Amino acid sequence: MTQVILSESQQDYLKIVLDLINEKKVARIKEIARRKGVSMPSVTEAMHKLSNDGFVQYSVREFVELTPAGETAAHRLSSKNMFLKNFFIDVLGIEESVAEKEACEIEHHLSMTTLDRLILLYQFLSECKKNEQLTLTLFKKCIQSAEGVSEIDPECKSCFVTGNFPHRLGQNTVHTLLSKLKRGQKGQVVMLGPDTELRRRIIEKGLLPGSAFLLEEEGNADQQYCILTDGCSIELDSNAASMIEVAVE
Amino acid sequence: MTQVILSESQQDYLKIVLDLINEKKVARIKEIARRKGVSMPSVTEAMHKLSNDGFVQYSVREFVELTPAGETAAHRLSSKNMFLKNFFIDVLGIEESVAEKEACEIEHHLSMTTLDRLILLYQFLSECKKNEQLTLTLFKKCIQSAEGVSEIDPECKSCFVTGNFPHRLGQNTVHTLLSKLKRGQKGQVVMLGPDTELRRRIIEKGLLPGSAFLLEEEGNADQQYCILTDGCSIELDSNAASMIEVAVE
DNA sequence: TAAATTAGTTAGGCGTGCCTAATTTGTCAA
DNA sequence: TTGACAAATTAGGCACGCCTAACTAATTTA
Repeated sequence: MTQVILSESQQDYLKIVLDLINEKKVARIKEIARRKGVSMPSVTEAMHKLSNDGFVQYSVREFVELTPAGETAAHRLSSKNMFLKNFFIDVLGIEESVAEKEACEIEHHLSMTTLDRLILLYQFLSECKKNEQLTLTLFKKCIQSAEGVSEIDPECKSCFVTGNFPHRLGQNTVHTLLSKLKRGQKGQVVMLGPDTELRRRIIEKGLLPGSAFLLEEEGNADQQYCILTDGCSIELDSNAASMIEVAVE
Repeated sequence: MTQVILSESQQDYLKIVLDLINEKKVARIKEIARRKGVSMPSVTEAMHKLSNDGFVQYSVREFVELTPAGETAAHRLSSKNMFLKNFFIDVLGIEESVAEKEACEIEHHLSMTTLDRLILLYQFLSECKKNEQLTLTLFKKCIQSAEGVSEIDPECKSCFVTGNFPHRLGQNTVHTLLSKLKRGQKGQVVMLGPDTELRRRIIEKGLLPGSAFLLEEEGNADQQYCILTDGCSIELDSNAASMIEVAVE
């Protein structure tokens, strides 16, 4: 048999079947439908296809079982999912239910290489002795400062506007704040400041670390800053502008 | 007009149109088709739809242009893509062409929250003063050791099998190697060792940090270890088994 | 044991996103 | 000014993944 490629939906079915078998010993059409949020006929149809392709064992009106091939595929997906979820929770500090959902959407698209590197990063952040196991703890604090959960550490606050970010302009660049630029200057975003709400508003507009831009219009307390990036005009107020570290040549 | 949700494919079209306009001033059907890897009729059809939904301005046989809504959507996607690509390259050390491809597949599925946290992580790893800017450099070295590019640092090597990983078993756990367990013992994978080839073989089997398992069969130089995880039997040779750190109660 | 309930199936349909083949439009060169 | 060619379109079709409505099979339960 030639290599059959499973669609995302099919992979989801396999994962659900595996989960059900592990949890309840058997996988029923109805329960699969419920978990996947589809109608029963959709499940029947999908099971027939998966059965044809050799991933499940299924005859009409019987329980669904996984073939070895199906088990392998399901398990692979499942463990990817679990790891990603843990990464989101342990490293990125994302809330469990959100992490679960995100992991599920992304798992299909992660290559081996990237997964492997994420695992390395996870292990590194949690363990590296040379780093004195500070890293993850520090990063957690950094998130908390940023979220305003704990008092913002003054050191953390300033940390967003200093340093030597690996941006991609020429060598002879100066780092400054967007709010300090003059009309017509070009630059590249290096960092976004710690205020989460403000930062997310900026991110939402598509201005991220690495974005190249041109300052079209200086602003001030009353006037919006207007910048052109990637063929797109963006307006920012001065609070936002003074929270964006940029590199200019 | 009610909130129109763009499909992945439609988002890709918008991004391509934006890129083309930025690069070549105009977006032609033919070039869009080439970049997206689809036929011209598919593009025509898609442009009509996007035009109906108000994201592009398009009349038959004319250049494609973006409406403000289209520009916003395209730009958002584009900047997400750029950031992800940078993250993959700068942090995970993934090769540019691969990073590009991966970023493109994942960008559609990243929520604001996760994107924001990844940006924080990126900034943190690159900048945090408290961490003495060591982190990213150290991680890069860790990757290189793991890949066998440079000599494996003995300290890095041992770092994979020590420490206090945030696994999810009870409190009273002991860390050891999978190869040291007896048949019937249960545990949870904590870390995978530094040898990249071996590690990837393990990952491929779906055994990742966090996986809970039961040792079904002890192995040795001649005999495979056989472990059950997530309802799935996995065989490992003793090299692999002695590269897996586990937590047991 | 017959009626009622529930699980599962079949049949038919729909939107999306793609395709090929055939046709139309526009442009440039002989 | 008229072919020749390239670009774009129209027409018709296909696979996928989902749906509802109507039916059948199996199991309760009165």
